[in-house]
Amino acid sequence: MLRFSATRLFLDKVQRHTRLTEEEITGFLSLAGQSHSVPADTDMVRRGDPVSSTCLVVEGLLARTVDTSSGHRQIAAFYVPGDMPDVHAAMMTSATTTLHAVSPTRVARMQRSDVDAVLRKFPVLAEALWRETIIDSIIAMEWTANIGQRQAKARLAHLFAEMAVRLGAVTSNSFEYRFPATQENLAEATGMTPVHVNRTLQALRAEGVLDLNSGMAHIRDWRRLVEVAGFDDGYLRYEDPQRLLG
Amino acid sequence: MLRFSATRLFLDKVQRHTRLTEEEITGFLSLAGQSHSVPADTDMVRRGDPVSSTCLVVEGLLARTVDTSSGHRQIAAFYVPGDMPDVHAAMMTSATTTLHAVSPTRVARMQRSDVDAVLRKFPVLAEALWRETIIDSIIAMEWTANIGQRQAKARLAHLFAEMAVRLGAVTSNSFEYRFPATQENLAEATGMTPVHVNRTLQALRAEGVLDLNSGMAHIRDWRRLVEVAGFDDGYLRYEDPQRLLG
DNA sequence: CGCATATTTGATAGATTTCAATTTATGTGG
DNA sequence: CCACATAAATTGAAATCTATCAAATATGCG
Repeated sequence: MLRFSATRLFLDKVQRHTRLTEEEITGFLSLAGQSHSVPADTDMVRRGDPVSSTCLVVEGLLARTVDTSSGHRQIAAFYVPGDMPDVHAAMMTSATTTLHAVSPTRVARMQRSDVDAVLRKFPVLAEALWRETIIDSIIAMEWTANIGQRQAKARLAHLFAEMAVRLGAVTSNSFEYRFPATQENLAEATGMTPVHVNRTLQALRAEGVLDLNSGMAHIRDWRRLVEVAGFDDGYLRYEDPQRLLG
Repeated sequence: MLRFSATRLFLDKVQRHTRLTEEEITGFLSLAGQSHSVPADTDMVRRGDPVSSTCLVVEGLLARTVDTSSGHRQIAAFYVPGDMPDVHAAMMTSATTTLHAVSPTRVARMQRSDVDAVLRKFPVLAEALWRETIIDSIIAMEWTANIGQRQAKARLAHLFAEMAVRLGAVTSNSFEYRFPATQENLAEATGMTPVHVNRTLQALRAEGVLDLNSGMAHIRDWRRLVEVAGFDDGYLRYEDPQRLLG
């Protein structure tokens, strides 16, 4: 049933940008197969690997990583329950980037052959997944801006703000959400040093903005967080369900 | 005829990942309308604007920009002749990000209503454009890694290497290509200061790696450039034309 | 020729990294 | 439930890289 609720999360998100019929929803629900667990700190797929399935995150935290020839690693995206981390796989035969399990993670696999069949039958589902990749890419560009233009404190703050919104955790000015990333992971995601992440996090905690502890992000003052981050959630909001193909 | 050759460039690129029939190619060719010129240093579309058309770059240089609340601007992608800078517009009703003409640019517009009709008629074209957005997003993630992990010299070098490959300009160890960006633009694209771009460019020139002059990038030593940049063109290569839908 | 834009330079301040060590958590087997 | 092993978080001091500010040259264009 956890697998089911993750699928529901995904469909709710999708329906913010794409209008679906009951039939299409049922078609999509038929795809999510057995849920499968991936140990922490392992690559689920590596760039270049042939892929014959895609998946949906049920629990845990995945990261899309890009390795640099000098041995450094950049996290280019995080994926949380209800995300399809690898919609690319629906259209590409080999993995475009590496997917890494940051914490113990459960994913529901979807066979590409099944996906193809459903997309052929319901072209609007293809349209929906296409929009998901577009949104994923907009988020990636926002990350580029975050890393390129903001300095340490704002950069970290922005990441926490984005995750809060994507998880639908923003309920009041003070709240918390599960975010099982280590400070080293945050460093890889923000292009900072673990040491500097540590110090910056301490500053944010001292200022009563936020706090990260044993996998839990505690947002102590959302308004201040938004301000420190220079955060504008516009790039995450889609409230106009379309239907162009099919 | 220039408009035509840009469309050809695009189709050649597309056919590296998606197999198209003559009929589909003809269908796509019918889309590119009147070519239209955009003055240098103007926003062609701004984030949030309603969009009813997409376009193909015929000549010049476009940038996708993300503005930060503190007034800074990040260039998240460059688009050159033969690119569709805004495939997003085929699926989204309002502009997902701002498109800015870096130099005087000519684009061929394509009406969304026409695009929709052609995509409905030839689903494989939708598949092709979908792949284009995927590749765009992979490039964006590579930029994230570039900005997050590399230091100034490698960062600039990587940008020049990418543009060289995307333009198909790499013919031997020494070559040149048109790249009408100012040092300030490079700064916005790499998350550096214009002053630091200037100094880094001087270093690259002094080392006989490359040189940028009046809109021309002169690559003096490609092998060294690749080495300095830590450049691996894997994320730009697609040599296995697919056809899954339609 | 002369304005406007782009590039270049110098000197200084500041942010972030680096390196190495220490402390604190976390998990596991006995 | 403690003891140990391992991973994660924390600290300090110094080295680097990059930003900042302000001014001087170039360069292109009408």
